[in-house]
Amino acid sequence: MSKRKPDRSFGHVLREARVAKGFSLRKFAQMIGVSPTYLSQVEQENVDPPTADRVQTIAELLGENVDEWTALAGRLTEDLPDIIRSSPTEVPDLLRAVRGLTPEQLRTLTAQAEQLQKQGKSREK
Amino acid sequence: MSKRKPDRSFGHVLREARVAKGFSLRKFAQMIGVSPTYLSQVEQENVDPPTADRVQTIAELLGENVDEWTALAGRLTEDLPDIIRSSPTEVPDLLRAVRGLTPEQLRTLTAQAEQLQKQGKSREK
DNA sequence: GCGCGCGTTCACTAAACAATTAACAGTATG
DNA sequence: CATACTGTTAATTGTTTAGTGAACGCGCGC
Repeated sequence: MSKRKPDRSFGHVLREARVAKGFSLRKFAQMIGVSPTYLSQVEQENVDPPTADRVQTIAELLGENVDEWTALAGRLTEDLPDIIRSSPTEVPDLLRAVRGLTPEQLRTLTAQAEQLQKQGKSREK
Repeated sequence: MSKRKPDRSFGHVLREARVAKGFSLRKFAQMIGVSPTYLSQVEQENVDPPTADRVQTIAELLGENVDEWTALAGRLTEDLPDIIRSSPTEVPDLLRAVRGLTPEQLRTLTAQAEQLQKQGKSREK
């Protein structure tokens, strides 16, 4: 009947990071432009995490990785959907092909993508 | 300098495809589980496109590409967000790295991802 | 000219989402 | 004890989303 581990959930890591930075709930709420009440509820996970753009400002203010925190919040960083839609079938296919790859493998692939960018640049015009 | 066809919009292509298949509005509405009213409005773009899952059943029923139609609807195919969140920083980094690549380059990358999958498979156990 | 199926228009709504206000209890400081 | 913080709770709010139902006008067959 014991409660699950204080999880690596959005609310939990937010409280940890905020306190570690020495911001009071009220002060930090003001910094990010929400009510103290709401921030309290978010940290306790009584409500869903804020919107992607607010998560972004939170992460920035606390010096945390925006993508990581946005994922913790169950959201998608705002620039990604448009990237996907820019090649509506190829990018989804790529994503499904990379499912399950290790972080290292993903970085390898990212490096290869950057190589392709250079090839493209040199060839155009 | 004639006007481009911007009518590669969701509502427009839906109407075309539906009519091409010989389905009446009422009948097709019933097939996908919405009111004729709503389908009419969607096709005329008086309202936003339906949710991703409904777009998926529509595309399937009409024999169209689900990812492509989902993008047309301004939505994201439902399996993608979880793939992204499975490696919360690496996948977004990869996506930003592939922004602007041509479809061919994207397919090359997808093939490389599949190679990496095989390597992973053979090494585990 | 009656019923039938066609697509359309108007008005409305249930639920979800993102957040607020007001009031509260505990702790520490002067 | 007063006041000034801390975080918490309950109730409620405004907005957006994703639709629905009733009624309308049009043309077709009989």
